Amino acid sequence: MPQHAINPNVSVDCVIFSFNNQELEVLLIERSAGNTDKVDEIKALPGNLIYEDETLDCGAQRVLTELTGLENIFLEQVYTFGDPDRISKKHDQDWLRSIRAHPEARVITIAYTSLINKERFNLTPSSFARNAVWIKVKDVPQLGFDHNDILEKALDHLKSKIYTEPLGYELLPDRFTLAQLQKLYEAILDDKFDKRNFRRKILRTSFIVPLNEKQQGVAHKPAGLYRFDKALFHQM
Amino acid sequence: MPQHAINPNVSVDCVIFSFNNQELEVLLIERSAGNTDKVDEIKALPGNLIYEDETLDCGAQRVLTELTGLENIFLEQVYTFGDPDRISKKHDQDWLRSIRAHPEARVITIAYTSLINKERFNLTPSSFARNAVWIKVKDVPQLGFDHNDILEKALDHLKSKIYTEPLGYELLPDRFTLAQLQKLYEAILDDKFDKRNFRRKILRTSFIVPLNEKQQGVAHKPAGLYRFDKALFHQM
DNA sequence: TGGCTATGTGTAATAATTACACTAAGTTTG
DNA sequence: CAAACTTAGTGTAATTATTACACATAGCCA
Repeated sequence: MPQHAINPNVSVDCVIFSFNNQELEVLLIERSAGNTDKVDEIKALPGNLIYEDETLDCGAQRVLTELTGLENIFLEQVYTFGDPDRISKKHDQDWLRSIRAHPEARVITIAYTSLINKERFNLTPSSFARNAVWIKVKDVPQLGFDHNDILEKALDHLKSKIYTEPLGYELLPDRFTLAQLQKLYEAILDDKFDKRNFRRKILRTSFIVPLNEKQQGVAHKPAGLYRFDKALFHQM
Repeated sequence: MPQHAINPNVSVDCVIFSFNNQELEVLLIERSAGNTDKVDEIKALPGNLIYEDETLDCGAQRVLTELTGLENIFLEQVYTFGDPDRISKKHDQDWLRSIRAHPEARVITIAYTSLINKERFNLTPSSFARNAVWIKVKDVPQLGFDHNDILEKALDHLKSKIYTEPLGYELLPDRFTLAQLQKLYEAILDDKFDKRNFRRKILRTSFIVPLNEKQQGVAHKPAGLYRFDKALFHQM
């Protein structure tokens, strides 16, 4: 493997969302630093310093892959965090000393986000990620560094995007019911909608197209399945 | 003046918009590097490296003030640009060599933006800004570095913000006509609106309140003046 | 077969959007 | 000083979007 020069001042962090049919989840790693115990208990967003010769977008891809095994994820930039003290809390410093050449260097971080269907990907944590786990957004604990702020910002970003872009078709199976889609909107916007009005609105767009198939094996009237038609969407 | 350590890898650039009652303008500086001639011809956004011990927001404020004299401008982060080659074009390097300790260091930049009423501020360029000028957005020439991309992104940001926030009251005089406001919306969104519909929509919000005053000395029927009521706005 | 559960559907009232054309007020010009 | 010029200011009808609301239905299960 070739050796890359690391930029000591610039990192990327990835906020990857998924949906378990009820709630939004976010991908976190558990720090593994070798010997000490305490630092291991802290969860964080997958992130790391970039290389001198890669773009920010590529850095985000690479770091995400290295830490979690996720590959070819479409990542979008959200915001940049640069408080001079953002990595100087004691337990963060303790941990950084175990993995970085210049643990005290000031680091600004560029946050990236994506939405994926977790069923489609395997997590294979490595590098300093002892583990990679999906945690319900509502259950996210205190994270390392300023990662709770970063998550917050990514959530805001998600909320504002859902009004203009048909998000969430990456979060759902290829074939989904309108109830699933509604649950997803409700989870992202943290709100409730009227079923009839929601369906009318979705179907009016006409790039959510009905398949001639129904759910199977559910203990109630089976719902019709729909799919997202990308071609139709891009025509508009 | 105290000496500050400079972070060689992180800069900020400011995209400051103003409005001349017809068109959007953006604030650019002309590079001044002392001796050579060629490099002086290039315009750029005001921007520079940050200090190790300041936040990004503060850095943006400081750099803007140092280069243009603008003070206490509310700056908002837009996007971060980090292509490894973004500052390596020949004429950019020539100029950087004249002002930086490490002209070849990789620099990522965080773009900030703001809207101001240029009548309310004086430009007093200094540091390496030989001059600071308002240029119509439509007339912006080829800029240094990737500053045309940055301007583009800031414009997109502006367009998307105008739908949710009552932008542009900072761009207008305290007392303005609805025609001025409409022109501003048209300039930002690069579109035309129907006068009656526009007025109805604006007045429906009810935080644009009529003053009992009219324009004076215009060669046509004078328009009524309005003001933006911040208190009323924040109630919603 | 009766109960359970989530699906799927319609309508009326209200609000928002669009398209469209003429009179009015003040200044300038001849 | 009258006519011409320029921009301000106004209303309506047609269309579309939003909101609020209740009941019959399909398939499973006990």
